[in-house]
Parts: sequence; structure tokens; C-alpha cells
Amino acid sequence: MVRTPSCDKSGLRKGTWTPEEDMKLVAYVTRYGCWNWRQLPKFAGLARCGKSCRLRWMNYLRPNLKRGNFTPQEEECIIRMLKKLGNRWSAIAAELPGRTDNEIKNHWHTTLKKRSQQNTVTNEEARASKSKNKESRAVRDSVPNKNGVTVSLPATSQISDNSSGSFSPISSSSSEFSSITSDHSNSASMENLVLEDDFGFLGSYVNESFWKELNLDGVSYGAPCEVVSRDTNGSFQSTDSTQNVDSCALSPHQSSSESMVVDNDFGTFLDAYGEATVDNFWSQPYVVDVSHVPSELLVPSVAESEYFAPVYDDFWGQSHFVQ
DNA sequence: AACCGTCACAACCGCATGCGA
DNA sequence: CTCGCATGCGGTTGTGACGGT
Repeated sequence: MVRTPSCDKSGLRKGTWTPEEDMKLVAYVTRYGCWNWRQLPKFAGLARCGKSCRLRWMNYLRPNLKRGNFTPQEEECIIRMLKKLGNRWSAIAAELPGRTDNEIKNHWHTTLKKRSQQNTVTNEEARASKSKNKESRAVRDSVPNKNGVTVSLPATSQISDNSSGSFSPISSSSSEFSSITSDHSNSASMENLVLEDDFGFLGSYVNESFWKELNLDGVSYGAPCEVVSRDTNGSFQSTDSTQNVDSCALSPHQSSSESMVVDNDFGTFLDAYGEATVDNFWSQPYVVDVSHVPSELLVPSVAESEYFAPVYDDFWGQSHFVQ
């Protein structure tokens, strides 16, 4: 199902992402955010191009992704939006929380498209069948009598023919989807769908010893970050990051042992943090939903001396690295 | 058991777009 | 206005899984 790992000319890895690569990316992005995809793999210790990292994160690793089969409501929404917007997959994905454009696109090409085509064929066959039935009934009803004289019999019933109706393959009124309402009330109900554990796929190879055992080729995640949980009032509370928290703020630069990644792209970096500004940057916690992140990822057990992250010690100057 | 065709989907590729210098 | 860079988007490909023969 996945591609065989390979390398391109520049030595960057291509193909299937390994669990270790996923770990690095998840750990880095959940901690520092995606401040610059081009630079990110270098800092995260990934031999990947930024594009590949972004794709992997956006389509597979990022939180709140809904995995598993599409619900009938989602499929109906896809069909409806496709009819409305065309193949603007990202716009369609925006209507389906937790689904990616790639996922929707794949689902369309592998399942819905064929189903719609079959639906069209079925409808056409039905029409043809009805037409044929009418003909055959006409033939049947035109029974030659003993004398070879054709006598037209009066029809006992009339089959209603709706063939003039719409048989659009992506019409929400088509038979296959006729039982599904097409109003936006579905959107609300879809939000109540159970989201799978976003990092469930990591479960098989993430355990307590993972971070200890993992040799991260130049990058590790030694410095534990302070986790600030958000209470029901929306205020933040410092908490033990080993605890599971549903919604919390990561404050990656509150630890005395680490500084934030900035490189030369401070503006982009700030943009990545939404409302952060130069003035409040160092005091505002970086708010990120890490409810999906296993505690092992938040507090990796790697010796701090191995910590390898860019440090921005000269605000307007060059960043450098410490290890 | 081996082979083959189909399916599903992760990932790649190339182009488009936005933005700052 | 132009250029270069970063990111987003949609089409396409590659490959393991799976079922049928």
C-alpha cells in the first residue's frame, strides 16, 4: 500500500515514511509548530524535503484528523460539494472537518466516482428497461388472435415514467442518495462523529522506551517543555506535561534550557503562531491542541545533552544551533 | 500454492498562487 | 513590475492488500 523508501539525487528520502520519521515530525511540529516547512526538516532531523513533510503532516499526522470509513453523510456532502464547486478538493475538504483533500480526492476516485457511474448506468438501464417493458408490453398487449389478427388490448395499468427526471450521477436526488438529506444540518451532526485516536497509528511502536531506544540521527527531544493546561474558563495553568490534558498550551521557550526556533524567518514564524507578536511573543504561550499527543511525545526521555535545536540568541542576527 | 486483476491510499510531481524584497 | 521563495492544490503514480481463479 505504501511506497518503498528511496532517495533522490540530493540524498533526501522519498517514499514511505518510517515510524521514526513520523516521530520526529510529530514531536517537532507539536512542539515548535510548522513555522517554515522548507527549514523544518533540517531542524527536525529529517532527510526529507519540506514539501514531503508538509504533506505528511497535513494528510496523516496532524491532529483532529478523522480516519476510517466515510459516513454516508460525508459521502453525500462530497457529492453535493463536488456538484457545487467542481473538483476543488481543498474547498470540499473544508466542509468536512477532519478530512483531508487528498483523502476526499482518493475516496472520490476509488469509490464514489464508480458508484456514481454505476448509479448512472443503473438509472439508464432502468430507463432502458422501462422503455423495453413498454415495448414488450405493447407487443404482449398486441396479442395476435387465432386468426392472426393483432388486437390491441386496453392497458390495465400504466407504469409511471419519470425518465424525464434528473439522473445526474452526482445529483443528491439520485436514487442512491435519495435517503440522505442534503441540508447543512448534516454538518452539525457530523461534528459529533467520534474521532479516532489521532495517533493510534503510532500506538504500535510508541512505548515508554521508544524515546530512549530511538537513535535520532542528530536530533533528539531532550528538553521537556512546560505544558500549560487550559481550564474551563479558558485560563492557563501550568501542569505536569506527563499528564494527559485535553487542551493545553505548549510553552516551548519557557524552559531555561531552550530557546525558540526562529532562524531568519521571524515573521513567518510569528504568523505560524497566529496572534503572537514581537511584543508578546516571549510571554505568550504557544497555544496548541496536544490532546492527541501521547505523553511520551510531549516528554521524550532523551538526555538533554543530546538536545539539538536551533537557538535564536541574537534577535536580529543569525540563528545558530546548539547540541 | 501461484498467479493475476482490482482496490485503496500514501506519496510524488508539476503548476498555481500569494507575498515580500 | 519583476523575481524568487514558500506554500497550496489537483492530477497522477506506485505499491501492498486482497479476493478470485
